[in-house]
This record gives sequence, structure tokens and C-alpha cells, in this order.
Amino acid sequence: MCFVHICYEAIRNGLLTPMTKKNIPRPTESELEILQVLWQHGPSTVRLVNDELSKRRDVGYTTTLKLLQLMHEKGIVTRDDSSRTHVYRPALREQETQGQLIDRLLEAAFGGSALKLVQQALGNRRTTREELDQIRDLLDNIDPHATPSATDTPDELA
Amino acid sequence: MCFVHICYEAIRNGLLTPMTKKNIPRPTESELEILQVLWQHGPSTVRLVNDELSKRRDVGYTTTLKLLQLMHEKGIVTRDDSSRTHVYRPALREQETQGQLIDRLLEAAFGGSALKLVQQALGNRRTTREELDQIRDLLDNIDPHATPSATDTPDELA
DNA sequence: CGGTATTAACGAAATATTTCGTAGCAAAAG
DNA sequence: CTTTTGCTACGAAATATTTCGTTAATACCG
Repeated sequence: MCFVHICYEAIRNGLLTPMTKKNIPRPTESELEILQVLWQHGPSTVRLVNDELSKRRDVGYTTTLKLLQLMHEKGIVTRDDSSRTHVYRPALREQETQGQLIDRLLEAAFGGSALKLVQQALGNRRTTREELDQIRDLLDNIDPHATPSATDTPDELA
Repeated sequence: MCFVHICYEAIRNGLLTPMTKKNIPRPTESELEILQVLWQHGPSTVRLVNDELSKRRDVGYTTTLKLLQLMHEKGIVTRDDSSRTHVYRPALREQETQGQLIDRLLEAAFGGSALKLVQQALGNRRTTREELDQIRDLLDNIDPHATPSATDTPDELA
């Protein structure tokens, strides 16, 4: 299992590309906080990001700056430094990153079962009827008819 | 440092109890790996946990031991040290911890929208028809709404 | 122009996480 | 009884994350 693990670590740290995916490190919690601001406000200066963060908690300007610089180094954000005040934007779309994070959580805590995750997300939470309806729509859109992956188990009873 | 943030940090670190929740620190990724073993195998010795972890990756015995000791200090696991080889078990049930983690992710990456999370979990993933049906059942249980989407299972609640 | 304000770049401290080596002790084997 | 094995405790290094102070450059204002 050594080699496998080495590869896993390497991929995790962005040294190898799984060929199908881009080489983006997993955002930390602080970095996610910033990404949420960028997703919501679009391309932003350090000042703007910091102002947003400051609404929620106490954080110094240079802290936010440093974080954005690190995120830039890691490739989590891109930046336009043509003018003196740089403008940062997410390297990945919101959905892509969220998908990554769910995959991570799925592996880390749910043994890979998306079903269990969704059950947990919906079960212990008050969800509005409207939201439930939207999820029903989603289920129908996934298409109960054409679902191709439906049968991994070839042992459909004969 | 604003007062709100101090409180936030304190709660996050388990110094204050939000009164409604227990005072359990958030498991790290490595700790989750171990929790999964405990959930799956029940109360376990360090040896057993380490053997399980070793199936997936290369990890030293004392590493696992140390991790379990730290988790014990943090209150993430309890242990029976009446005999020489201690036996560890999770302090919280699988579901409780998973719920916590979802809450965390919800806040950190989905702006609190369970809907978006579920959409993401189901959307970009191959989910079997069987699983989709199970989720439909779950939805119907949460909200005995109209649009009974093929609920043949006459399940009920107390 | 001279002073104030704003910004990026570093360096570094503080903290958290992961990993393992060593030592001491108890149990099992011989 | 002596050796070997297995276990816990402890210390500490290696790494990752978060935070901020200081400095230097640039823009702005009067």
C-alpha cells in the first residue's frame, strides 16, 4: 500500500495530476471564507475582501492580504496585478470547488456514500417545503428513466 | 478582537458550551479516519485500529496510538483502560458527528444552504436509481406532501 | 513639494496537526 | 528466571495554518 499512498499524498498535494482534474490544492477553512466573498462579489481587491470578512469577525488587513497571496501561490485564486491595487478572482467556479469539498467529506466521514450524506443533510435539519420540492425536481431531472449507472451489480435476478 | 469573535473562538475550541450542544471539538481528517474504523468495528484496541489504517496507507503504530491518546484528551473518544491494552470507542454516535461535519461544511462553503449542498451532492455524481428512490422516500417522510413520487413503501413515523 | 494614506511584500511568531523514536513496564515464551 | 514481545506514555520534530508587524513603494491631497 506504500506506493498507492505515496501517489495519494502526491495528488493531494498537487504534485501529480490525476489527468482528468486540475491541480488545485484543497482550500482551508480560512481560504473558503475568502472564496465565499469572491463568489458572492466577483473579482475583488484585498480591501473589499477584508471589509467583508470584518463584518463577520475581527481580522487585520495584512492577514487577508497574506492569505490571498498564499492562495495565489497555490493557484486557488488568480490575480490581475496590472494596476497597483491587485484584483483577485477564484480559479475555480463555485460549483467545482463545492463538488471537491463534498467528495472530500464523502470520503472522510461517510465512507463514500452520497446517500448517507444527503440523508444526514436533510434528516437532522429543518428544510422548507419549498426546498424539498426543489430537491424533488432535481431528482426528477436526474431522470429516473435514463439513469445509466443504476446497475453496477450485474446480478439482476434472473 | 471584538467580543463576538472571542466568543466564537472560545466555542470553537470547546471552552464555552452553546448550551444546546455538547462540548466536542471538531475531528481533524486523521481523526475522522480513525473514527470511521471505530464506527465500523466497534470498540477497538490501538492494534486493531492501526491494522485497519495500514490497509489503506503506511502508518506507524505509535502514530495511531498518539492520535487516539489525543482524541481521548479532546473527548472525541472514550477509553477503557482497566486492562493493559486499552479499548477505545467513539464519544459520539456516527450520525451526530456526521451532522456536525455537514453543519461545518454548510457554513464554510455553501453559505448555509442545505439545498445547494444536496444539489451538489446529487448533481455531479453517479447515483444509482435505488439511491434516488431512497431519497424520495426520505423526502416523503420529512414532508408528507403531495407529489408522492412512487412511494410504495408504506413506512410511517411514530 | 511635503506629508498622509493605501498598498504589496516579507518575515516571523503562534497555533494546530501529523508523525515517529525512545523508554519503561507488563505479559508471554522459552 | 531470562529473553522476547507488546503496550503505553512522553517528547519532539516536521509540516500546515493563521495571524500580524514592519518596510518600502506608490498614489493622493493641500
